[in-house]
Amino acid sequence: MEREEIQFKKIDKTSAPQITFSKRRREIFKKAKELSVLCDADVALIIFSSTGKLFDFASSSMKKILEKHDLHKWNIEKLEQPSLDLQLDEDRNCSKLSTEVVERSHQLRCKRGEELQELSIEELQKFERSLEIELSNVRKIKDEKIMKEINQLKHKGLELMEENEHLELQVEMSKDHKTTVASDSENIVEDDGEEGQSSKSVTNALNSKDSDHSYTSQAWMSVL
Amino acid sequence: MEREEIQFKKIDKTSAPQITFSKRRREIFKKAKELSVLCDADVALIIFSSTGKLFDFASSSMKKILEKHDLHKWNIEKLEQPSLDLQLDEDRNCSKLSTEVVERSHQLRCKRGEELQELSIEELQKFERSLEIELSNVRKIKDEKIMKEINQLKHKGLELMEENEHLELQVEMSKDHKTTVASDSENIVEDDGEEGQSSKSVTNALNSKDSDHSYTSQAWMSVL
DNA sequence: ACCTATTAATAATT
DNA sequence: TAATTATTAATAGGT
Repeated sequence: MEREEIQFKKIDKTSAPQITFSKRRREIFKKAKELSVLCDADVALIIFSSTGKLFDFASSSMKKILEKHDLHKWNIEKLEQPSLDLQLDEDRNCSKLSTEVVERSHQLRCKRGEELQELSIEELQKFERSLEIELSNVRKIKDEKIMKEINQLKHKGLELMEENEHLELQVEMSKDHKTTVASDSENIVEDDGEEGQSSKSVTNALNSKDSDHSYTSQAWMSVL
Repeated sequence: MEREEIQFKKIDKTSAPQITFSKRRREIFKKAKELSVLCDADVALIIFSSTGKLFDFASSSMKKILEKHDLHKWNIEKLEQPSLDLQLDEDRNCSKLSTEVVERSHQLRCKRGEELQELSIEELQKFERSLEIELSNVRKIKDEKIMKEINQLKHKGLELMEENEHLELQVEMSKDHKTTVASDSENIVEDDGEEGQSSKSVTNALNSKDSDHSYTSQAWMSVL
């Protein structure tokens, strides 16, 4: 950039490119260090030469910085995603993000899969074992969640049944005593109002669950 | 670094530190871009300001560069490792490195495990399924390796048996014809020399395998 | 944001 | 690989 405003292209092969590279490389590393010290910034710099040689610098721990970077990028994706599908409800969005989590780790595993052929039989056995453990862990968490949901449904089902009994009673009562005293009917109406509200929310909760979880409705059927 | 060789410490709070930071930041990004274009280098630069704001640049794909960096570092570890435990033989070293591969991916999985509780039941089911697939993949590769090793052992076993028969014959012959003609004994010695070498290498291969692979010796026993 | 005096960075050359 | 140099870029501090 100095002495001659180099012609916008990669340096000429005749004029020792690797010298320019090492000089510039040294300088940029110096700058990176200066920036990190002077401005208390966390800096990571990774350079691969055209020949594939690696040079890197990290003001603190490279691993930490890269993890932090990953996290930031991940969060940015998370924040930008919703704006792209505004038409979808929160539940769907949330589910989509979770899918991303799964797919992301799946990619990690695929990448690792290439290493699989390199492993010895013992290592494969260890790996198999740890996968079994992880699998059982996933299943455990899944089962817990399913049981929790089933219990919630059971509970709400019972609430609904009580509600129905109550309502049926009231219907019968209102049929039998169409001309009862005002104080009695007032009390009944008050009760009805309170319970009616809770039954409404319960019903909504059930609908939203059922539409999304087919297995849930099966569990629901078998339970009730 | 110019105008005043700043006093070796982080910039004074009184003199607008963020201005210096943004100026320097811009310049270092410029330098990074220049380096990547001029010298055809692959450059990644990550900067976190003291306030935690992220700035980054990558001459190609950040993901790719970071992966390449990981790989390089990983290889360097691989190359530097042996110097630390010279007393161990190659096989053990190799096994240790493979263990690292497995443990590394295990860490990835553990980190991901924290996310597990956040997943919906559907996501957990997907995850379970992909783990099952991976597990079966690992088992398949393991089984292939085991079968391969067993076949090799079988083959080498047969070679050894032939070798033994051959040697026994020769022993009997040398016992029976202690005073035979020179030409005959020369031919026999030549044969012995060639075969003896191969039998030696075969034996070594077997020993090294057996010491490390307990299951292998079991397979070996059942096969022969 | 801009200006400027000063110093650092750089390409070419030796 | 290292040193020199003419030139330009980068920079801190002030406006």
